[in-house]
Amino acid sequence: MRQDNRLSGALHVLLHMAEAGRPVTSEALARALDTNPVVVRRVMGGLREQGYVRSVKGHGGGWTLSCELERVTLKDVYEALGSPQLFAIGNRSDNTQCLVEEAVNISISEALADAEARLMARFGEITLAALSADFHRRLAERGGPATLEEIHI
Amino acid sequence: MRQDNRLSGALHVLLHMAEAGRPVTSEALARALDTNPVVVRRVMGGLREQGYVRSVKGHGGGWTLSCELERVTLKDVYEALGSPQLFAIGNRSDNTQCLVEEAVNISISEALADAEARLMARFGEITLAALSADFHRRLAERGGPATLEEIHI
DNA sequence: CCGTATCGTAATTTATGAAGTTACATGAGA
DNA sequence: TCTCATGTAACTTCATAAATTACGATACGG
Repeated sequence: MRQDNRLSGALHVLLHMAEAGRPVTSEALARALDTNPVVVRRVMGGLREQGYVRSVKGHGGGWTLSCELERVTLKDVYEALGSPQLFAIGNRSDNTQCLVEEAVNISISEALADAEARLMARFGEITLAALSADFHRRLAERGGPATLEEIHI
Repeated sequence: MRQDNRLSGALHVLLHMAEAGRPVTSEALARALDTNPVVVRRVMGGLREQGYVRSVKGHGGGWTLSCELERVTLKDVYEALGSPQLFAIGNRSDNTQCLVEEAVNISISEALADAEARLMARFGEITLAALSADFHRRLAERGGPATLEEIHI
């Protein structure tokens, strides 16, 4: 089953924007993600609605962060994307009069809901600042200072 | 994203077989699932390989359980199906030289792995016997004795 | 004001994999 | 031998994220 990569892409973009410190165009972000500017704009739309980023048209325009990295978690980003479907498995049908299926559905649904709650709790604990710090840690370990080229901006 | 319903379907079929107490044809099982006999055979293939069910061709043939309901968990069934992809979300790319993406990927992957472990633990605790008991509880609550028609066999 | 850079978005195409379907071979009982 | 079943390959359908195309709107620089 094909995967939904929007969360991964959005986080990647947000961290790149944090490094840039100035407006970054969809074009440049798309290059970092190896994708298309339209895909970037689509993904960023939800983040803009939640006030996490701003976009400016025209010369010198592009995307800038408008939030504090400490205050935004992976859960916030996930929800800004519209809380995409999390699981690739699910119940065969949800309105059933078959009691066997009812028993099966409930047990699967409860287990999935539990796993989802756990995942959201984890996502809620990870801030963009933590991700950024992790990135800088890796950068330091690998040696050498960051250049704009190194982070593809 | 479209869902994978094989686990739900397999469990449904197994419980119906447990009620029947005699070989049930793919045709009959497909009717209970409102699907196609070929789909049933495909799903059941993995269960047969693990020895949870047997199939017999020809007159009076069909599928029968060959395991004790107490000894088989949802996890066993899930794994017999080939451990289908669990999450609909994932990392954009797994081989990256971008440290930003690396940091993002690891944090998402760890959270997903944690949720998956939790889900598998839950699945490992639920036996087919428990599902069957739950079904019979619902049947009793709804009143009236079970007939073969009621459970679509 | 004009030209260009940039976002906004609708419409279309592509890609993927489960589900559904068709077709036919194989095997087992009556 | 005939019919009932499974076994399986091949093909079609379906849903949806991603990718692409196209065009409109806006903002800055000259």
